[in-house]
Amino acid sequence: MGISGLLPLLKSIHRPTELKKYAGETFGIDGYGWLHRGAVACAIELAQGKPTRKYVDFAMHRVRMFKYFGVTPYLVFDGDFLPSKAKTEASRAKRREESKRLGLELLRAGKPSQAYSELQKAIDVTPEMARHLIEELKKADVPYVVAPYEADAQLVYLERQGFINGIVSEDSDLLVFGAKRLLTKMDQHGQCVEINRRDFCAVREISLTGWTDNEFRHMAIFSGCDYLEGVNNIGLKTAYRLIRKHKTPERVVRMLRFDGKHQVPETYLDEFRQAELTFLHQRVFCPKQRDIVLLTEPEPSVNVDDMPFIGAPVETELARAIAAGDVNPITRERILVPRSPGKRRISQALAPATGPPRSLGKPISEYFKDRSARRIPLGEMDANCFAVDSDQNGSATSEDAPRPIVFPLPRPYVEGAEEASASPARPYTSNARVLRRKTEPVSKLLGLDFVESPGHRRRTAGPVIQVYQDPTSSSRPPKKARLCEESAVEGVTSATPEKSKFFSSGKQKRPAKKKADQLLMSDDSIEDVFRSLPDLASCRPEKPSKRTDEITIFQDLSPEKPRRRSVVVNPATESRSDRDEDVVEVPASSPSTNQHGLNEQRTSSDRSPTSVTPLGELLKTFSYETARPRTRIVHGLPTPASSVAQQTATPKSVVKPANNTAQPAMLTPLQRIGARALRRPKPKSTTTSSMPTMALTRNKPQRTFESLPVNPAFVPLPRVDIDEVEALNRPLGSEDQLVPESDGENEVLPGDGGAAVYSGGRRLDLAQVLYS
DNA sequence: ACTCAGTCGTCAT
DNA sequence: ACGACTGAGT
Repeated sequence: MGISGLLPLLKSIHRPTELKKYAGETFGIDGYGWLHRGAVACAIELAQGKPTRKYVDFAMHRVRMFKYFGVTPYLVFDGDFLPSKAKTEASRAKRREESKRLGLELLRAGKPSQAYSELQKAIDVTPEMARHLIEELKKADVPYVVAPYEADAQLVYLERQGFINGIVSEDSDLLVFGAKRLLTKMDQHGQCVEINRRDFCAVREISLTGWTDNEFRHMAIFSGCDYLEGVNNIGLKTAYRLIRKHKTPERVVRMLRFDGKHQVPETYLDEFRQAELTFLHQRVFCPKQRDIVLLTEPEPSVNVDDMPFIGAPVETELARAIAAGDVNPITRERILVPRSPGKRRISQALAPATGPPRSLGKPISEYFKDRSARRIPLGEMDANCFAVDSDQNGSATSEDAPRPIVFPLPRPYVEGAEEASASPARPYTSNARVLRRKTEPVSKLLGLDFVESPGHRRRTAGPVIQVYQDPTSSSRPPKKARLCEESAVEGVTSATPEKSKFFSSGKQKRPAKKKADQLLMSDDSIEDVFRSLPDLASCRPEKPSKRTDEITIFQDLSPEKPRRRSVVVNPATESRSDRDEDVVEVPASSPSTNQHGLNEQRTSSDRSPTSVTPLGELLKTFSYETARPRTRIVHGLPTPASSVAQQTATPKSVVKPANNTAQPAMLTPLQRIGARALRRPKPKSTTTSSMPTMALTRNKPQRTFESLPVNPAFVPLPRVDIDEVEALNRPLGSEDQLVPESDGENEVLPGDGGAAVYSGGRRLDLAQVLYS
């Protein structure tokens, strides 16, 4: 479920785009989402327990699409349920059971269509199904990983560490976890919408300018999230106002209780904290370290043992086996793969259901031997490695020699497998799992006896797979099925409308802007604004101040600068979004490398880079001001991610410059606007003072930046809202036009309607062209 | 204004 | 089921 209403709330920063534009990059994908979609296609078979694997075909089709566009998919599968979600999952499992029963009855009654619709609700994607897909992924050399717990946290970790450049998902929770680049509403043709964290400051519905990840997260949790039900009648907007006004969750709750209204459970604050910690520190698997780590390292003062809700630790060897897809992350039983997953699987599937697993394939140990030799750990591979297509999408190329390639795996367990302690461990059903949390020795996990898993876990579906003993079945949540929606799909035409919407809103937004202003003013935010102003100014030169008008209106320090920045980076490469990131992202994300990179950039580019620097400063400032050191710090430190983008970008550019032709400096239109807004000193009411400040700030940033624990995620600069708002609103129409140079060039049709069109409009055009 | 509950269209076969 | 969208309710 994510955060209901969050995506619509961010609608103003939805950038229509297409997969093609991300050629050369690696995107993390929610594997269960794809599997679920594919499973819908064979809901009846799955419900009947027939051995179908259409869901694999469906997912592989998408994998091929990504490769076709030059984008490397990195599939991430969900692992075990967090203790906090066990209940939810149990109820879902129950519902699925019910739907399945009903669906089968309808089927028997000769009402296929109704049965189908009912059975769709009964779809349960199992680890075994994931395993089938994984077999194909291995063949196609597609990177993947099974998270110890939630894929969302795993995806964000991978993005932060640079294993992936962005995430493809429909889940708004990713933004709460701290995702920087999210592609949603991906359709079959690769059309999608990009939501970039950096654009947050441009959100029209509410002013997130200057908001840190912490505040954003608090807002999301208050409105209700997967880990905690929301309060009374508090939705996102209300939560936004509350946070803006009272700053801390504690004060918000105090206020809520103070004036009756919503009643807040006694335990609410504790639960709130737990939810927050879950978003922050959930366990994930690091492909590089090949071990379990926390999404964000907590401060030393925090005791991980006091946070059972983030999931129990997982022993290294077990974690590796789970990550490779060899062990069911829930039951922790080894998943046996029959044999060639190829297309012929059907036949085999049928037969073997009962048969002894061994007959199907080699002993597991065999597999291990092979693989260990040939496989390279994902973490160590270069993202580009995958770029090459598997060529055989057919996937099933060598069926005869089905040896599954597995990721680097230690084979310890295999040998070590003793008798499994099956009895004790297994009994977790949904609820039980909580108990299981304690890590068990690996040896136990590996049960020797093969049992088939007819479906237990999710009996619903499943093709039969042999698994080592598995007494109990736990059911897994239907992971979000989201992945591809069709919204924009229709092709150009349909897309156009959206876009138009987007823009129109922008243009028309004026009224909105007013609103925004009011909001801003109302709060104490003003103070912040003042402080932040300077920074902002320095930060953004990026946009060239094109419009004469604008210029008059706003003073740009370095008007033209913006572009050059891109040059510095590398124009060619930047074409896509990367460059944007590069410029802006600077912040903390990348750990080691980043800092260096940052410094360099600054020196070299100077002001243009400034944009970067400033951010850092801003962040710092921000953190100080805002205070609540604790959380903030936490975030800041850990976030490494962005660096990747930068790094990758450069190389890429080199490699294939031509590809994107040119998008010179490419900030997203939104970003440009935002930047510009920031930059401008606002004469208006508040900020006369701002101007001066700005100057000051510039210098500071650098040094501070490094030392500070910046909060990476939110790069948005804090800024004066008013200006920003205005800029955003007003300009949209005109501004975009302004941007023109870069856009026009980059984007497809300069001449064409494009000129008049906003950036968004252009995009659409592009899309059309491409597709057509 | 905002939240929330209900409807619709999607998805695939 | 899922989100998007609508309309009712405060």
